[in-house]
Amino acid sequence: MSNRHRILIIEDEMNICNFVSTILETNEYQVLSAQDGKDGTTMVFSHHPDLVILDLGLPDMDGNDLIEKIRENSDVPIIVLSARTNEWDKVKALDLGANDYITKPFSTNELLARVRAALRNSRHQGVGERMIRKEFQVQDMIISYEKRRISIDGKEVKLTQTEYNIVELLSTHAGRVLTYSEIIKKIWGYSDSGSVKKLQVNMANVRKKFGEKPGEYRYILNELGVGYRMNQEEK
Amino acid sequence: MSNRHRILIIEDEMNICNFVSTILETNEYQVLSAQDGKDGTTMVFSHHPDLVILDLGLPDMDGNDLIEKIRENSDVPIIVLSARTNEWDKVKALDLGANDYITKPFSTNELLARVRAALRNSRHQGVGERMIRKEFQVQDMIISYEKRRISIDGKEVKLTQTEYNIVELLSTHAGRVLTYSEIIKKIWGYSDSGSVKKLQVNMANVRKKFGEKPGEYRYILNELGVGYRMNQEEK
DNA sequence: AAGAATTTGTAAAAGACTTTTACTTTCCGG
DNA sequence: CCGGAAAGTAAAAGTCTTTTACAAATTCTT
Repeated sequence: MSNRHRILIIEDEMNICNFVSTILETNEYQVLSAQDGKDGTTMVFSHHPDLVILDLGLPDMDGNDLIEKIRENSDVPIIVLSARTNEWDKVKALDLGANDYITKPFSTNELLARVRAALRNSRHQGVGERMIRKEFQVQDMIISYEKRRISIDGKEVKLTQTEYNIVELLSTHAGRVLTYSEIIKKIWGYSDSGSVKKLQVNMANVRKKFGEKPGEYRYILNELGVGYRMNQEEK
Repeated sequence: MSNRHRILIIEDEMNICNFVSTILETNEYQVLSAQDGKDGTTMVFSHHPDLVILDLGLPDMDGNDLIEKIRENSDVPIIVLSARTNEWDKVKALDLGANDYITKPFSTNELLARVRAALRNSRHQGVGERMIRKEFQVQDMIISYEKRRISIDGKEVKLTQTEYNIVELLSTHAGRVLTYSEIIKKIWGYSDSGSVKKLQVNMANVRKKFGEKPGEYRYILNELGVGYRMNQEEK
């Protein structure tokens, strides 16, 4: 099967690299790997993978510099692997152009879910002819982009313009986290850190209208210190 | 001078036709004329004038049918001449695609102002490459389309989004009247007659912010029963 | 594991904008 | 000049946005 997705892993620790490779190969992905940043960059451009999984803690190069280097010439989706618990690193990687991140240690399901999300999103945002879907669906929620309406279990949920805009934005990147500053920039057109509060209040209002009780959010999930993510699991 | 504007007058009453012709020729326009609707339509397509001045009360054809016929194949600006005091006719003509109207009797200055406005607007909306201006200026008011800001006498006037949208819309068609339904459709996306009230209230608020006193409106003028017009006279 | 610090959640107040209402003023034909 | 229709406008009512103040959850520290 030659139309399998090609995934490049840039990771110096061999046991993690092997772990990831095994999972991906078992799931019909074609896997390439590089052990340092220099080789990794070269392979991105010589092998044009469909997805890059990148460890931020490489010995020879700073992970963020590597992302910038790749982004200068490629839109390939990048998932960042981060051992560090420090949120700031994740946020920076995402704002530099990474598409998602996974914190070590991670589960098989988590890895596969992220990979699927990254590949799906990149298909829908092909350069030039951006594929536009009419609807988004997760669990019992349906978003009609044409009507700008959202229904849960067939019953319409009445959102304000701002609320709808936020939910639509997250849904068009379902499965991947969007940083606070990304969201704020797209919703309000500028980005000051004070706006995070507005976003959180809107989030709370949306969740209440979605009929969700505190502690059991099914649609929009928070990533501490980073941002929000629209769930795409059917569960 | 061959780049003079060519204006076609479709008018059955010879004294009006001659009156208009004389005024226009004196002002360096090239004038063509037709005495009935049939000839008029033919000439629109055979002589491709830059502007059509059309009497609504022709003997052989209903004026509105004539507008529709012209609009099927041409975007030439049309100024309607109407003896009738009935506003409904003007509104219908405008909604069918006429660009402006003049009520008989009219003054030389009024005719020339309308002609200039119609020709100017059509230049800025050339098919395909719509020419976009960065600023609009009339008297001491300046609208910056990039900044979405309006200043009068150098002092910024703070408008709400809706208010700004209305003023911008009128300014991009300065000198010509826009019907209530045209404005409402563009501002609120739908058109129900009840919205005229909302528009009027917004108008009142804008005018107050512009520092205009009742009865001396310099920027936005009302046309009874028809709509609003952004003034373009420097006076 | 308990407590401190940070981050997120949320109710409610405050503020801004929109829409409706009710009334006044202006316009225009007779 | 009068009367009806249309436009103007102040203010009330309603909705949405933003801020505030505090509660709850999460993570870090010890």
